[in-house]
Amino acid sequence: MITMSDVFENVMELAKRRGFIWPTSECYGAVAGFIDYGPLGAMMKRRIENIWRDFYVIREGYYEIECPTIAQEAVFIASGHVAGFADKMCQCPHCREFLRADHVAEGGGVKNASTMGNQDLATALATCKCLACEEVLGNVEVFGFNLMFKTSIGPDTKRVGYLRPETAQGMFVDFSRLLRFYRDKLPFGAVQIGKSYRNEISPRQGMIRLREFTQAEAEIFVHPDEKNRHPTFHRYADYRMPLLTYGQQQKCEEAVSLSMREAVDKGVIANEYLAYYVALTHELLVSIGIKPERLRFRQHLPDERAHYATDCWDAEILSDRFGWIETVGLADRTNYDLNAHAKESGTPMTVFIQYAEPKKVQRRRIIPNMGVLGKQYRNKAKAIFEALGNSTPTADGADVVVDGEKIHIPADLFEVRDEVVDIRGEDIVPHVIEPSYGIDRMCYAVLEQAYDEDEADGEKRTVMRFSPKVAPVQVAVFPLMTRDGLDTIADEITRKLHKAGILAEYDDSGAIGRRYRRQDEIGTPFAVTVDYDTKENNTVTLRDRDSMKQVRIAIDKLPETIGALVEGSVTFASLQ
RNA sequence: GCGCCGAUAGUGUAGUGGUUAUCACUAGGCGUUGCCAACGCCUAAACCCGGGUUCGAGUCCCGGUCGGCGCACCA
Repeated sequence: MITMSDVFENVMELAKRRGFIWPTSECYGAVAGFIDYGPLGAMMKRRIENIWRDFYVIREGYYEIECPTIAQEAVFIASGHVAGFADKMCQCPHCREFLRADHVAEGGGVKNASTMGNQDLATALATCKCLACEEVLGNVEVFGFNLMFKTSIGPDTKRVGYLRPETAQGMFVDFSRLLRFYRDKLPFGAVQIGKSYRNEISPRQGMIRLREFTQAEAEIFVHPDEKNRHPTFHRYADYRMPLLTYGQQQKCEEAVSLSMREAVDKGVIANEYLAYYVALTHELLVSIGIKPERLRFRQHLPDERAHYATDCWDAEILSDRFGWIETVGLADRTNYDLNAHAKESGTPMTVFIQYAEPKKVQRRRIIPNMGVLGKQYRNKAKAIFEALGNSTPTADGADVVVDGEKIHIPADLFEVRDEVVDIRGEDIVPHVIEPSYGIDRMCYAVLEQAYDEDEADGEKRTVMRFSPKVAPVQVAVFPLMTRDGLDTIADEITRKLHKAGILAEYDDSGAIGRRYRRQDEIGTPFAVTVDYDTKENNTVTLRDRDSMKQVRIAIDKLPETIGALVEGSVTFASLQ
C-alpha cells in the first residue's frame, strides 16, 4: 500500500516524467509561480475545460466570450483592483522581513490603520514592533504592493495597462453588448475561460498557487428580486451535499449534509441562484473524477469575503498534501461591479424591466415658452429652463436662482401641466452570481486523486485512474506481434478510431505487458489488442484499465463502443 | 521576503578534494516473445547557474535560481 504523504511526490514525479506538468523554461532555470503543461497535461486540461463548457455553455446556455488579458487602467480602477488589490507593505530594517504595514500598526495599537495614507502609516509605525524579530521598527517606508502585473500600452509609456487578475471584468465591461445580444432580457450569463495573472509575493505549492493561472468564470446577471426564483431550481432541489456554514466553522462543527431546497429555506445559502450553482459545481467536479467524499462546500467568514461579495461559498477539495484546497468560488457579487463600471465609464449599465401593468403616475410638468424666454434671457435661458423644472410656481409666476441671481419668471412665460402618465417599467441594475473555477487546481486534484498503485501478478502497478472523460489518451492499440500483418491491422484500426474523433495511440514496442503498463501509467482507460484470431474473424480484445479484464469485440463496433465508453453512456462491465 | 534543508542521465539514486562519475529503472535499435513491466546483445543520457579557495572542486566557501518545510503573504 502507498502511504498518504507519498502521493504528492509520486504523482508530481510521474507528471513530470510522462509529460503532464513541467517546470517552465527549465533550460534557463524555472520561475516560481509558473508551470508548463506538457502534451498529456495540456490534453487533460483541455478535456476538463470542455466538460466545463458542456455544463455552462451548452447546458446553461451562457455563451463564451474572449477578452484581452491586458486591460487599460480605468477597468481596474473601477473594479477596485488598483486600490484594493494592493497591500501596504513595509520592510523591517533589522531582519529585512516584508510585513503588511496595516497589520503591524494594528498590532501596535494604531486604530484604523487600513485607511491611513502611506506617510501617516509610516509615522505611526515608528514605535511599533516587527512581527518577526520584535525589534522596534523606527524609520520605515510604507509602499503599496499591487498583486497586478503592470505594463504599458504602446510605445510611449503613458498609457498604463494591467494583466487581468480575473477574467470577470471582461464580462462586466461588455455588459451593454451582452444585454443587447441576449435581447434585453434577464436572466442571462456569459462565461470566459482564460488566463489570469496575480503577482504573488511568494508562490509555493507547485500548481496550487500560480502567478499565471487559468480561470473559468461565469457571470450570471439576474434581477435582484428574482434571485430566489431560479427557473430550473427543481433540478437541484433534492441534490444533497455537505455544507459548512461560517457559524459551524466558528463553533468548530462538522459540515452538515443538506439538500439545496433545505439550504435555501433555512437561509444557509443566500438564494436559489447561488444554491443552484453550488449544486451544479458539485456535479461538475464529480463528473471530472473528484470523489464526493473529498469534496465540501464552505461558506466564507464575513471578514474573508472580497470587497464586492455578500454571500460566498468555496468548493474545497481534500488533498493529501495540502488539506482542503479552495478550487471554486461561488459569490453573489450583487450590483457592485456594474455600478462601479457605470460610474467610472459614464455608461449606464441597467436593464429596462417592463411592468405587467403600466403604473399611472400623477406628474406635474412645467413647459416654458422658449421662444420668448430665449430672446429675453439669451445665454441664461438654458439654465432657467432647467431651474424652472424644479421650481414651485405660484399664480404669480416662479422664482428661480441662476448663478446666484434670483430671477422672477412671470406666469405667462410658462405653462404648468398636471397630467397622469403611464410608467411602463423601470431601469434596474442586475445582480451578478459568479461561479469562478480554478482550472489548474482542478487539474491537480484530478491528478492526485487518479494516482493509484496496485498489484498485478505480484508486481507493483502504477495506474492513473482518470475518468475516461478526462484521460488524455482514450485508447491504445497494440498488435500482439509485430509480424504476420498484425501491425498493419492495428495501424488501420488506429486510423479508423482517429476518424471517429477518438485519440488512439498505436504502440508496438516491447512485450505486450509492458505496453499495457505504459498506458496504465498515463491513465489510458482502454486498450485494443490485435491477435491471431483477428485475422480469422475480425475481432480484437478490448481491455479495461481498472479491472485489467478483456472482452472480444468486432472491429466494426470499436469506434462506437469506445466512444460510448469514453462518454460514460456504457460501462465496461456491461460489455462482459 | 526571512530561517532551516536540498539540487548528480528522462526518473530515482551512489559518490572520503585526486582514474573514464555508481547503480537501477526508463527510453531507442536489433533479435526473441501467442495477452499483462520476460530475456539477450547494442546504444543514448547527468554533476542547477555564477563567482571564490585549491596544483586539482560533483565534493569546501559565497551569491543567485528552483524545490521542500516553518514564518510571513495569499482581494
